[in-house]
Amino acid sequence: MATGRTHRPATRSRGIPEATVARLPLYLRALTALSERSVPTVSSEELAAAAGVNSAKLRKDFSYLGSYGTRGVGYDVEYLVYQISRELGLTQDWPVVIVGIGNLGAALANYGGFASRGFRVAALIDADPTMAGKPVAGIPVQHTDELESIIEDNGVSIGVIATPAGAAQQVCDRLVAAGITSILNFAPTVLSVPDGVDVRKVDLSIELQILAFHEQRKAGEEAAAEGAVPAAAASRKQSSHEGPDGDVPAVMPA
Amino acid sequence: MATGRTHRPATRSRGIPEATVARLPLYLRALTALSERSVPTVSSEELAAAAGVNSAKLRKDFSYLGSYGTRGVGYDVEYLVYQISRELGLTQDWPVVIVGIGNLGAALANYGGFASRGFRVAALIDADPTMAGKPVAGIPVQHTDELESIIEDNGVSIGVIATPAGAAQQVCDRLVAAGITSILNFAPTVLSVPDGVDVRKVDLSIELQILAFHEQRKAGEEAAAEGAVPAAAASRKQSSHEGPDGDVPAVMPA
DNA sequence: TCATGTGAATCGATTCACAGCT
DNA sequence: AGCTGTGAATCGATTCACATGA
Repeated sequence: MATGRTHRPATRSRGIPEATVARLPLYLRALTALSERSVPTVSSEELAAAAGVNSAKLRKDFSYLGSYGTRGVGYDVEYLVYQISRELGLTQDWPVVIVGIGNLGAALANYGGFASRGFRVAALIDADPTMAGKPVAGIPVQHTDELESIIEDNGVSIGVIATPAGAAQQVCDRLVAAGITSILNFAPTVLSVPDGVDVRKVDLSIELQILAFHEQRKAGEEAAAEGAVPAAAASRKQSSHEGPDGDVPAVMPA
Repeated sequence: MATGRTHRPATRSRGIPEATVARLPLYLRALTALSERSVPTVSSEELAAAAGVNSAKLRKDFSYLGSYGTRGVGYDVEYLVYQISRELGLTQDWPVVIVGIGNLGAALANYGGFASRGFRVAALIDADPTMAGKPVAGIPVQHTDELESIIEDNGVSIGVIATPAGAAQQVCDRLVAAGITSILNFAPTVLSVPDGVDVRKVDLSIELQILAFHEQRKAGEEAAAEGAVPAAAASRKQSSHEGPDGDVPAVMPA
């Protein structure tokens, strides 16, 4: 990721590994569910199962936060909810702006789990002047011209980009210039940002392509496992399309 | 391997690291852009910059696919587009079903970059009977009852879950039972699936929480860096809310 | 001469396995 | 007796640095 990995004084005692940080929200979600069912304590084994990881990893992850468990017993659910929330910075609330109120932007604005956990949609911004004032998810859309003042006035530090690819870098530059230091990018573009600005991307198309890779590999293995039977290789999977080589590259390798 | 491929030492397909697979779509996107501008060749340095990675990593990644470059020159753009497309399984088309046509599901159905690269929305499925027949993105929504027959009839192997969290596992189970072996999950739930089924998740809330973690850390460091100046620590960032400890856990550690 | 391709070194994350505490 | 917390071992991914070949 384009995380500004520059001059960090290193050896910060708050040296929580990135992989661990990425799992904390998962633990938090599982713990919140337990909390709602008034479960008082949970073992690493149970919680790990609920979060979909293995227990050794979970214990190691928690060990970076401190010793919050009780040997022989497990973890106190409420206490852990609080500690993880605090570690993630969810005990304060984070105003967020969404830029690009098309289908996706509107869906994000309507997404409930948003506001629930420390995040608040401070503004919706779109370049289309005919959208200005129109409410989406109960929030009036504002024009891009207002971007800088909105961010300044609301002390926004997290921005969500849901524009078309072509506009993303430009929007990103304006967000950064206006003081945004964390960006969640839904546009299929590589954003370049100065050091100190974090970017995370969510890319449907990339996810599908990764799935397709594995899917293809499964199909190949299945065919290979079919062994002696040469024809009738397809059980159910692909039905359309001819062979995988309908089309040959124009240029051959050197 | 079913591919009637020409040369190629083969047996390599097995060894592509997951981290490399996850970057191939990124390279492909950058290469496609170059291809559209009729750029004939590109160096690892240039392509890496376009994809937002460093060149050593890119070369290593490509080395898993084979030796597709020319020393002293670089990579042939068209040829590489083809090789990566084939490696990712994008030379065939993949029918996809989207289950859960709410705001998000509809946005996904409308997402263009979908169809462009080897994926085709074969069906939209929703549990709400009043939606049945209503077209979204030009495709009529079908009722969940039809799920199994849709998947079977269209040879679908990739499913997208965009339902509320509560319905996700149930939908997942039905998809898997019907023959789906790859799932892209947008619901904030840990799905459990049998071996052989791939799940990837996209979770807005998790991404925001990860950003909040880093954002909080930046704010802390900034305050620390402010050093001697004790008050007036905030430059512009947070403006609302008091300190991070407004609220204390009900339960103390053991 | 130049950029690829790749062993070797490094770094980070996961897993193992058990000591230490309740 | 049982579960956490953590060193040590392992595994995978990244980076380095240079030999290789166009």
